[in-house]
Amino acid sequence: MSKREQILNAASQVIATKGANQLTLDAVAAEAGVSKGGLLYHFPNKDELIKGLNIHVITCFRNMIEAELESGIPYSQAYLQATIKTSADPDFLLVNSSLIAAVSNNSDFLNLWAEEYERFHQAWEQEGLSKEKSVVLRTLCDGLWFSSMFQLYPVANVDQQIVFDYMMKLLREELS
Amino acid sequence: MSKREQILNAASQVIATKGANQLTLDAVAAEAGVSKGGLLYHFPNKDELIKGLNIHVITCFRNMIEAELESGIPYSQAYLQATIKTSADPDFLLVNSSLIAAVSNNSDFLNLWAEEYERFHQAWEQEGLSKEKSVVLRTLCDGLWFSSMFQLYPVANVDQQIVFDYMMKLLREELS
DNA sequence: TTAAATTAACCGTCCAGACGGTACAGTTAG
DNA sequence: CTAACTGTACCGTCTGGACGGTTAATTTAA
Repeated sequence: MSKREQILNAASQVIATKGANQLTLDAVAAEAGVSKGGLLYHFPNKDELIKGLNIHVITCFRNMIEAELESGIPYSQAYLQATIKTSADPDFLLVNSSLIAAVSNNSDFLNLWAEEYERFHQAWEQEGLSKEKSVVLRTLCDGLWFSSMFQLYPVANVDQQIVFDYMMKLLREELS
Repeated sequence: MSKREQILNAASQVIATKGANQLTLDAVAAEAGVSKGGLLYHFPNKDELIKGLNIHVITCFRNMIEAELESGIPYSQAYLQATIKTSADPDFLLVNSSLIAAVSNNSDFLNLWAEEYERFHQAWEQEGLSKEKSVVLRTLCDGLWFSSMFQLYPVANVDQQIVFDYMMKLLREELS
């Protein structure tokens, strides 16, 4: 793992354990085992660090979808698979913390996600699903993310499986 | 509106417009038209302010559900109605910002929500819905909140209606 | 009845510490 | 020689919060 990646992981670790408001350059450098100077060598300022974190996570998610597509399944199913995999412990740490950092700092970081969502949307549209099904499916995916982010109830893992099965059922109905 | 409420609204306004990391006592006091001392009279420290914001919002949501129940509809439907109403512009501002403040500061604030969710759960269970339906419905509600929070795609309002209709359809199927 | 005491609600200033960021002189590995 | 760092020292600003007023209403005491 490159130092750069170590730093990004450290940043999300700090957010996850201490909260986004404790995301300081010193804390990230310490967590990553890097000096402050070294941190600032890779990310010239804090905003660039958060931006880098978001871009990294978005890229990971996109790659995950593309990896799923390799097996020849339709896009919508690949998206569901990637969502399930992502929202499962503990990989979700990165998504979680990058979104939190983005929304906490209220800069243009959420736009990065919005642009990616736009691409997701276009791919969904070409799938031939009914409007209702596609909106419901995407809202369910969002709901899984929400539940992974805030963890407001503990039995999430079992429930996630139920939701996933339901989504697959919806997909099969439609595509057959 | 009491000064206390003014302050809470100001806090969520600051979070919504400037981001959670700009939630400073000075900014809230200025937004509320109160001096810093006056703010600290009502909330002895910043944590108490955030806690107060979350309790306020949770109470509002609970009251909204209870208001819906007055008309004799079942609990699950009241919950859906309250969710739709809450996630519609611009009332969601309060929910949104209180959750963001809670997760940014990573203190025990999310526990307040978790406790409330626990109560929601118990009410859902007594509804006689199948496990699958109730999990799907609740995940859809979470998804609506997620989409209202992050607003990653713009056409949310139309889609929300579709999701709501779908949820009502699910409910009718089951309860009939 | 009225003066004094108390209290609630709020103002405005000040300060220690935290934080982002700079500067720069070394060090290590390839 | 260069890229990728380390380490230290430092600066200016921001921020939480302590603190000492102030004002007006209310209560108490004589």
